[in-house]
Amino acid sequence: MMPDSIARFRRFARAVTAEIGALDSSFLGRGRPLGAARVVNAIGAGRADVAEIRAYLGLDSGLMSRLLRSLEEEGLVATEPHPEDARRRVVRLTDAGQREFLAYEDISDARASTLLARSPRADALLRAMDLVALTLGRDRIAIEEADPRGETARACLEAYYAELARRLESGFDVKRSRDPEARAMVRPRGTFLLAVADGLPVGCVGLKGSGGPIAEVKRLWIDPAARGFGLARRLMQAVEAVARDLSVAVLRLDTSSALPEALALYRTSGWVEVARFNDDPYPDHFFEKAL
Amino acid sequence: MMPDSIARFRRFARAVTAEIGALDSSFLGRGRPLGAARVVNAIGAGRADVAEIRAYLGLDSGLMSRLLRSLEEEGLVATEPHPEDARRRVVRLTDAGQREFLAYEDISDARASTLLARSPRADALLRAMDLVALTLGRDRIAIEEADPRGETARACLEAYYAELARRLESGFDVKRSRDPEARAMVRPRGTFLLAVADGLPVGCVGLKGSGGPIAEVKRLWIDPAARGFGLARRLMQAVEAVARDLSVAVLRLDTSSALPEALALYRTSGWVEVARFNDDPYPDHFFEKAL
DNA sequence: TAAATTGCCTGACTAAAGTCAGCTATTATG
DNA sequence: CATAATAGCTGACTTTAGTCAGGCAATTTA
Repeated sequence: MMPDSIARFRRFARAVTAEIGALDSSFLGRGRPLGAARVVNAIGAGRADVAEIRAYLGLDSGLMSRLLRSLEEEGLVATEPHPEDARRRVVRLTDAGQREFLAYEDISDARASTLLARSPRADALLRAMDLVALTLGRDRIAIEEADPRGETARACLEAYYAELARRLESGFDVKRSRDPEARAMVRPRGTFLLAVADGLPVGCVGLKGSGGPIAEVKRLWIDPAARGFGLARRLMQAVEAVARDLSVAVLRLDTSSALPEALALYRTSGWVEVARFNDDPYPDHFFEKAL
Repeated sequence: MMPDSIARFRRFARAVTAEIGALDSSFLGRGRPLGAARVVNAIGAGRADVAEIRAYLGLDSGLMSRLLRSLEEEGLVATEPHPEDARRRVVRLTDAGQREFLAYEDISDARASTLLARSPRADALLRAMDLVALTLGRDRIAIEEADPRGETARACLEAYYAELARRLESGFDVKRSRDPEARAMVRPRGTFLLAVADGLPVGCVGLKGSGGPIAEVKRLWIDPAARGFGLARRLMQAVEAVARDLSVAVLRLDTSSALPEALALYRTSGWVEVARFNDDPYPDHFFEKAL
């Protein structure tokens, strides 16, 4: 490791602590101690189980309980027993609580946007932040099914097309390629999977089926900031699992020698190179895998 | 601004808060509250004035005083009156305090190196961290004089040469260029200035003098992660101030059209393009400025 | 040189965070 | 079905952080 890499890391930690500490204290100023504000935000972020919130915030059970009581007194949250296990409790925000949560969100958003506006190269800064955030949070990246026509999926596909255009010598035009009909990538014929980090998409893959025994893997893409974590392999494993679930017997895919990482991945995960099986102008390598 | 840029910023803040919060709490576990540990670290980092530490840590005067008393009782610090103003006090670490400080340093270093080791592309991660740290800490970048033969200066010069080699079509070989003798960049003949962010160099510029009325500006370089903050302009202003101080009447410099940012800077800050004044093979533009 | 200011200290206080033992209700287990 | 385990709650407590008024000694200013 470079001799000053630890110094550089620690400079980063210092710079960020100052800024992020301020970000934390911006949760104050609404007449509520930090602990209570953090609970409101955890619930607003979708955490409902008391134990889950406690684990997330690292709180003692007694302290947690007291914070919830004080938020209840304020009329911000309501708790009720868990429907399946009456020992556990679920918390939700009341309307007033929701408003308070949104006020906190506004504070955070405003802070973020001020800091970004100060940056001379906000795009480069964001890419750098993505890389840091994804590296630190790589274990929290989840794979989930999504509608390929949805907004999130379309953003991934746009990024995929843009990258192909950059990397293929001939450029890339979706219309000239065999653009899979979106319905072929929706159950029961196929699927579309997203890799999601903290609510933002960082990768995707499609399974284009016809209802028959052969299906095709399409649109494998990983955000540059999320490369190197084995995410492509995870997506491929997930898409193969769905294919098996849909009783697909043989998977196919086409790819290009302009994408050497993809070629290497297929070759080391059970895919066999076969003869060209379509007349799409872009691919020059074709693979098959029996399930 | 892109619609999801705020979401990306906040994902970064979340990821980093979790990690950095842990970094902070790693200051615990040595039987001492966080406040006291932070004071030990501030002193270990070279802060000696009580008021300075107080300002840095944002502490109330009463609290600060109490923290110092408790550290004195532990035998970690010793305070004495300031030699020039007996109202002020200076603090230093005792031997035991120094040991304790180093123990904290070891904890932080170990943490940094664990996180870096987990990263598949530590170099890219560090560059990203540099960019974030420098953007957040841009107001703390200081310009200071240094010996061009020192380790830090040499690291900057190496980076400068490497960048020239990348950007000049013909490549770059220091030996073929008029490598200024280091002594010509030391007072009283010249100077060498470093831009320093949190102890790490992020830019440099040299003033090569002969003792006569003409001196030359050389080796202007800015770390890619620190570009866009107007640092080059600050360095040039600083080097001009030193030149005036050394009674230089006319400044000269040569540069290359492969460095358009540099050309633009000189053209917008009072430099006048003149005819070639040396036979160095690399430069193709020559400037002069009367002081 | 008297008055104001500065830098740090002390005592008395509050708020917030965190700990711990014991309680109740519910669910799982032999 | 008795017992153990689990989830959350309550009361009593400690620690840490932070605030504020006043005090003292040194220094600056009028």
